[in-house]
Amino acid sequence: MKPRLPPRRTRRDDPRHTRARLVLATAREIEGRGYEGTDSNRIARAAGYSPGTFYRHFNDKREALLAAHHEWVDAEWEALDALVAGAGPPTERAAAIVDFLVGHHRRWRRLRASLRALVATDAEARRRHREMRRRQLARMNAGPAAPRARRAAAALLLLEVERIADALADGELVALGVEPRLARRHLVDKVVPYLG
Amino acid sequence: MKPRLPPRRTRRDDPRHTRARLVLATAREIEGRGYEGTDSNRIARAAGYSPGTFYRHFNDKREALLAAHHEWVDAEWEALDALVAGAGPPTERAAAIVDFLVGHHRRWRRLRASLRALVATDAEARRRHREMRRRQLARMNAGPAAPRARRAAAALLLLEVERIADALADGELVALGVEPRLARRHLVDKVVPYLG
Amino acid sequence: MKPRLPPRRTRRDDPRHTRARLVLATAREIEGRGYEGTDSNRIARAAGYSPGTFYRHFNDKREALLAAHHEWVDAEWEALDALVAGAGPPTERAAAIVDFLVGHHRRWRRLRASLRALVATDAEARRRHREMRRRQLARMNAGPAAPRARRAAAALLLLEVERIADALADGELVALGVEPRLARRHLVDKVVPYLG
Amino acid sequence: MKPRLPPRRTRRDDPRHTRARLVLATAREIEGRGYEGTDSNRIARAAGYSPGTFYRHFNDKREALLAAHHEWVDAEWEALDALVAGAGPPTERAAAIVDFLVGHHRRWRRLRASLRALVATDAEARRRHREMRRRQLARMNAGPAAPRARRAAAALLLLEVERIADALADGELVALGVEPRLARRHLVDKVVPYLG
DNA sequence: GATGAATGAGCATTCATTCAT
DNA sequence: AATGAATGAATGCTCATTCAT
Repeated sequence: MKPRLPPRRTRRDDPRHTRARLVLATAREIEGRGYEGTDSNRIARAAGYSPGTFYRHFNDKREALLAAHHEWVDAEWEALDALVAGAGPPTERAAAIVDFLVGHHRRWRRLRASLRALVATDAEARRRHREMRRRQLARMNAGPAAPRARRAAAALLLLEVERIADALADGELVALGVEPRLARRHLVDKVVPYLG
Repeated sequence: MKPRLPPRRTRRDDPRHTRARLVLATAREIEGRGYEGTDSNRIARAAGYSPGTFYRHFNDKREALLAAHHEWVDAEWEALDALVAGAGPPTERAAAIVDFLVGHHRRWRRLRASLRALVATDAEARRRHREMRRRQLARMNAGPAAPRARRAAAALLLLEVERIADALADGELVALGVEPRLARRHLVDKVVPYLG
Repeated sequence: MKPRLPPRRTRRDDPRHTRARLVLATAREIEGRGYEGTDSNRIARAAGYSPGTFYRHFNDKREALLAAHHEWVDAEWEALDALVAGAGPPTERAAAIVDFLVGHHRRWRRLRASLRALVATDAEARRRHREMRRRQLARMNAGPAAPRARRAAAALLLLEVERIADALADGELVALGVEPRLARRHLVDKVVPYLG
Repeated sequence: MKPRLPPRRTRRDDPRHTRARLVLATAREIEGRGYEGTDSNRIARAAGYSPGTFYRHFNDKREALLAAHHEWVDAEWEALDALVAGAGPPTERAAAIVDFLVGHHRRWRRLRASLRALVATDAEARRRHREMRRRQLARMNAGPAAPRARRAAAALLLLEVERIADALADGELVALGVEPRLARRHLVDKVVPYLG
């Protein structure tokens, strides 16, 4: 999900490059026009390919969204790992984490919303989404097996922080008269204990 | 220009009944098949009308979703008001509120997901959604003008509780190994202070 | 989102052939049933294609009518050029021209009427129609720049001849008790001077 | 077709008023949006009635167009009669006639175009249109039975003048670089002999 | 005579997907 | 691996027309 385009396509290209370009174009198109607002032909063209190529790399449009979201989550958690492991006092690291999260969610809010809508309707998408959640949780609970209650708390934290970050990213909170500063502090306060 | 068959049913009906039936059918159809999974003709038929009738009452499909969601929210908050004002100790009322919320969200999760996806893409839907949020918040802050911080806390609570209720309703938390009992208690603990 | 049946016929064809077939089918269908009397699906099928193919070649139905009319005019003026440049005394050539015109207008009167109705309502159609008129006039005034008065006379002649040819083609004049022979002679007399 | 609205409708109205209002509204709506661009409900509303009333006065939409056109022609020929019978030298009367014609055609060009398109497709419309033409011709040939050749000349004149008036009204001639002054003189020269 | 809610066949247009090249 | 013309089922929406009131 890095916004940098892969090097220009040459005649015979590495299929992995092709796929990477398609995934990136999928993310951008969906972010720009919504999942139902784009079509697979347009995505393929945006990536510099023809419609047929899209279906050589994905079985259907849904799979492309799933792949794009997958990459997005990977990028997010790689960045989070770095921030968690960074230097500095927990409060500062927590603030950095929160700011990164809100920014990342702001940049890709339509992609996220599309994914959630798909998850609500599509069983396979739900399955893969939950798998992804489990990986996130495992990351949060790294180290010796966490007790059940701590796992539950981590899951709840994950959902809450994500929700508030989305609301900040969307401008939903501002529209409700909540100062972003307050919401941000609220998030930081939730994150700090997890950096112990 | 071409002759049409005579309509089968031309009972002069109260338009408000018609609209109400269409709104209900919209909610049900979207819940059952998703917003992109149904079509306006199907909704009209499900309500007992013909396709044209749908468009006498809504300018487009989106407007029907908005109306259905609007009604859903109204129903929810009417129920909540009753539960908040009910008898019994706060903990019991909080538990009743949480149980109602989770049940209500479970019953209409696809409708909610469809609305959120629309809100993410459609400016008019976003406008109306925020208006609705403001009304919710006003309800939560009834009484003497609440200080800014309290208003912020109410907004954050609203989002968090809604998110966890959704996750419980979806089975998302169970899939993550979180016992519903724990999540429920978490919600109740959040709600109790607001019943003071 | 829903699986589709495999297409029956996916021969990689020269798009220009496809377009040419669609244009021809458009002209025929409109001639046979009127512009409002046909639909794009029917035109596509008549040309041997499926509905989607129509929209790969035209942005909308209107564009197809415009294209069909354009071709019709081109064919007419190519034939006229040949008749003008033909051998024989002017009177004979004028007669041939008139007979061709009346026949051509008779064969395509509904296409012409549809075009005129569109031109009356649609700005873009009007623009293209006038462009076409300018080309016709340029053809009539080939050679050294014609003086203003001669250009005006040519334009008026064009309109008059076309109108009478239409009226003959439609049977409008016969219905008014005018002998076709007289109308034909009238036209020939108008055309002869232009063959000098 | 006089642009003055009949007096405001009272509760129980003279059906002839109702019909007159509907006819006028039909003419205006078609002139404003084209025959295919309006619908009968809109016409009825524009006249101040409900959809059902429209069908109490016309069997179908086509009939309303026919009626509107009929009135338009009647108004035109009443005015022409007055101008023909007016005082002053023929040249002045001819000029007045031409100016009136062009103005009248300019004001109602879309109505005229719609009628022509209908006539091209619809047999009944064609029948009524020809009947109207016959009446026009009879008016032009009033007095002792005109010889065949004179009748033919009158018919051809009618068509030509009408066509040029339309072209002037549409701006078609200006778009072709023909000065309106020249076209006007051309028309006047054609009309003068008929005022003998 | 007037109303207007309801009708439903019809239509323009879309787009996920295929496959011969 | 890539192409891109073609597919065709699907769908949002229209509008001439009806008839119970």
